[in-house]
Amino acid sequence: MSRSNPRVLSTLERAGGFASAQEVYRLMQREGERIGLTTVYRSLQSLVNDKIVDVLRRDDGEAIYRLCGEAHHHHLVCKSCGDTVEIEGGAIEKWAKVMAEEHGFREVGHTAEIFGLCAKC
Amino acid sequence: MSRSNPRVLSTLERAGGFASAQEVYRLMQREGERIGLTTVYRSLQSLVNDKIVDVLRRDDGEAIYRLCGEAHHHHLVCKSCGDTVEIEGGAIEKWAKVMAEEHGFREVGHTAEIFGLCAKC
DNA sequence: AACGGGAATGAAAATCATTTTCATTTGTGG
DNA sequence: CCACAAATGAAAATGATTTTCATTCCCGTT
Repeated sequence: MSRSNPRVLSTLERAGGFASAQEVYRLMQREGERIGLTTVYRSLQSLVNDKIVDVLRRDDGEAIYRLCGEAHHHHLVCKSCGDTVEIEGGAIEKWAKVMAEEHGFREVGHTAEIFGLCAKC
Repeated sequence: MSRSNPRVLSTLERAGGFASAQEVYRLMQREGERIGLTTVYRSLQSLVNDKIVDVLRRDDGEAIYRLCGEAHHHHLVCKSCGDTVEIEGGAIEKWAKVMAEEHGFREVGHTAEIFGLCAKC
């Protein structure tokens, strides 16, 4: 079993704590790192195993990774121009926790995105 | 744009309301239906557009479809066994509306899912 | 019944993320 | 310096999903 390449983790951190394997890879390429896609995948898997990062799924099925415990935020996305605003989601955290408890769920995480038309569009 | 093939919906119902496109296809084949995989995908997509079925993701990223009971709800999904509970999201509706207004967004929609380990797992 | 046009169909090819294979490189202890 | 295990990555394999495109089906009109 391979161990995680530290540069992958540091790139994920720099990405704002939310990126797919492909995105991490592209980011590293753009920054001149010499690394293979395979290693990126392996490192992310290993980080997930070690519970250092969480894995979620985008609507299109692509896996996205983010640092565990990192203060996470949500997104307000314009469906026309793609402009994105990071928003705070205290209400969601509470809602998720309550709902989970109510149904006996443990180790809960959540996703939440709002989309619409921004002021410009 | 194509409309849904009714046999796809009836097969999904018979499947217990929880199946991937591939599974629906295999099921129909096994039952002697003459249908193409493409049509299964197209029908399911169309059913999702019409909000007649919901689409979720398995841990491996495969999309699973099932009949949608109510109007608008959210999901509490077990990441181990895939068990799903439909939950009410009044708090989310309000949150989404407030956040959108705050940033000048119009025509907003949202997605929100909670995932964790259910009581059994 | 023959015709025409648009919708529906599906086989095959294309796409895309992810995994596997396998040969090569690297690092470390002896 | 050597041997050997771990790490790496290019390329091929996999598997779901989408696209392409030629064919078939349906339906109203002549």
